[in-house]
Amino acid sequence: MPSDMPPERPTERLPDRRAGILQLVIQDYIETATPVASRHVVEKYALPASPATIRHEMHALEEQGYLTHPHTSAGRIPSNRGYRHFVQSLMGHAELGMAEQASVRHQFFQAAPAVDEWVELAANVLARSLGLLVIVAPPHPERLRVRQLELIALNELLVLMIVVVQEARMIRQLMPLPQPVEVDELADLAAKLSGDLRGRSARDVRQAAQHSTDAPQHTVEAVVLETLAQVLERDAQRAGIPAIAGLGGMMAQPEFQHEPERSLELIELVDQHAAQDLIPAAVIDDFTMGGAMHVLIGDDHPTELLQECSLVLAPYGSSIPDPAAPEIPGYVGIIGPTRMNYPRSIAAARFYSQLLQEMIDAVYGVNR
Amino acid sequence: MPSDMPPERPTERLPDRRAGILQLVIQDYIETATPVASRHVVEKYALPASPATIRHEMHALEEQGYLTHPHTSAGRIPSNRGYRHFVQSLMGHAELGMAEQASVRHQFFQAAPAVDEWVELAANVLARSLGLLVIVAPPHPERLRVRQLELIALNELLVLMIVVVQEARMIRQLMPLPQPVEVDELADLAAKLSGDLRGRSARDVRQAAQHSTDAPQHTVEAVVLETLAQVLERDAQRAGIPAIAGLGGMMAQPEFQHEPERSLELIELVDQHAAQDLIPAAVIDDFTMGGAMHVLIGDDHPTELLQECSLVLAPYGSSIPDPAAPEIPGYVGIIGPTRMNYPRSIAAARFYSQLLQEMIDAVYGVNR
DNA sequence: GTTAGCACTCTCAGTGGGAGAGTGCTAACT
DNA sequence: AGTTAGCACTCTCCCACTGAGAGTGCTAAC
Repeated sequence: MPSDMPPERPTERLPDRRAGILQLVIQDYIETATPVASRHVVEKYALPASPATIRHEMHALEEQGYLTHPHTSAGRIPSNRGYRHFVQSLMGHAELGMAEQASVRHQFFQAAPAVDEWVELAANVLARSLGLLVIVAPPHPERLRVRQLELIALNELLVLMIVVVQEARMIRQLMPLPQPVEVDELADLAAKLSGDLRGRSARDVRQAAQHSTDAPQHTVEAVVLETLAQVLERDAQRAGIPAIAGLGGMMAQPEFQHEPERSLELIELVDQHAAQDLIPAAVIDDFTMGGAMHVLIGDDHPTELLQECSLVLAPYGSSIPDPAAPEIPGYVGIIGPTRMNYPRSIAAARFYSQLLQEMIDAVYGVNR
Repeated sequence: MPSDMPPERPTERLPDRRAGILQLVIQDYIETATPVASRHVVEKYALPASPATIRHEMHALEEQGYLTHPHTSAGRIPSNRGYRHFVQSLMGHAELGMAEQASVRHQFFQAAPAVDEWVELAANVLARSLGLLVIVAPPHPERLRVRQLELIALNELLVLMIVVVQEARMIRQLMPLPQPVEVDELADLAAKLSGDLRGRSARDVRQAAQHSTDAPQHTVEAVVLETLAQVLERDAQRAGIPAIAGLGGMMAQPEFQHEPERSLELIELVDQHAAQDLIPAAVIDDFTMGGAMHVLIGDDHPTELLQECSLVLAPYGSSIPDPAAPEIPGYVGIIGPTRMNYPRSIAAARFYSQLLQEMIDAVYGVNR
């Protein structure tokens, strides 16, 4: 019932004791996943006050919107607002332990020096260590521009198109032809297009296709241009495909134990690699503008299914940006129940994103 | 209770009517996932007999081990034996519809011409069309042999190792050194090892490392050899990593609705890409020996979790084998509840495995 | 060999009650 | 004014119970 909630006044200042109790309640709930009772918190943390007093404070915290309880005779649960306050003001700054940092670094040096490998590795290791869903995306070029085009006839009606792009990638694409073509003719076409299209992106190619081709649709040239444009778009997309791991740990979290439908929805999103539903586009856009780490709590999230989850997101990318080849930053994303361990998750997201950035700079930065 | 089951006599011949009833029961159960009652089958299929008669036959089928029922007053369910008989003798031969075949072919031609892409695509499309778990593995070389070795110093203590192998792949590996090394020294080492190790596999490299190096452990050469061996093994593994898709559809199957623990186990296997637990090693070995399509039903499966599932497996590989470079075949695997649609699954596994083989031969066969 | 009839068994959904857990409130205490 | 004990009240959770419904197995007649 969000309408009952008092408006959030970010300047509002909690008395020290009340803030302390809020912190204890949140920490305890993060740890135990059960509503925390006044008596429980007094005994566990040996507070110098009686349950009744704590109850009083909890009541006040509830009126201010930091806590709720699921039903009359249950303990308190943090509200989204409570979590937000915890993250912003209460929890302090944490780092991963040195031993863990060293062990993770070691694993990265064991891996093959390719961004895709690192991304995969980061997702797996992080998911295992947190027991949450982890999504790691590589930084990738915003658009690809043609450097060279080759057309190799496999037989009369089947051509292998090879596109070398300026962003240091090579794309191969199998392409059926609308009509048989001579080998020479094909080579000429490739040479011509290679010259015409150097430095052009998918959009340019589309425009060229519409303008230059007189005979519409089915000429060989039209088919080649259309395929080329498609391929450029697709490969720019593909370069940014994120790794997702940790579904097992996530589904083992108590909040999913008794909610088969919600579980199933989430499984389907992951099964379909639907990163666009898991990570809000607005945040990615913000990263591209130079934004920093994000923490989205509860109903901040646009995907309904994830409105009872939180998302910790840390961007990274090559630290030596090339203005001629704009890049969409990569990110380390951690999705968990709103009850997730924020200090640890935030520290981990920060550490892994920095590590990925270091790795990229160390290995790819050298070649520049 | 497998001990109560009569021994399987494969020569046993079912009377026609009884076999027909078995077929109807199995088809109906595959369709509805609810135990099928005598009355139900009579009405639905307009049988020229009364429920009591059918009941009589069902009773006989149960005594022969083809059917069971979950409790006294429930309808009949096929036993594993029943499914096996259905697959072997009752169900006949099915093919995918022409429209579906064409649509799938089209999607494959749209994709980039790389085995990894096809494998990924096959898993996704097939999973979506069946609503089951699909695992597709590419064929891959049994072992990799060194063709050439390069060592590129990134800084004094960090080297990028590049291995070109005879199986037409390139491997890159970042490698920290135990002690600073001059650039020239490194080049000499690379040249020497390149000569010594040409044509050698991971095992050979390991042996070379043990014999040749006098100073144990920490010489640069020892580190390089050890890393090289690791890298060869790892990359041979990685080349065969299968694509897995369809977890969502699988978890939506009714048999998983009320079994959260079993669901969770399966989710974890998939989350960890544990193909070795999903596909029995014995079957893969058999493929390597030239085996054909397999159907494993129920407790045929070595992984306990999957003993209430069935597995349809179709191998494929380049049809032009090269004896100098032995290859582990790829496969199309379909995992579902024992209640899965066998005719369709088997037809699909056959079609996709043949298609993958065609694709590989068409694009890679040309270069030979 | 087939069928109708009927008793029997088992599941499933819904109900009710008792135990337990925690709160909210009030009145007394410091 | 803040803190505390005491107590009534509420809600969940678990368990046992029940009746309806579904299907079978058996028997006796066709």
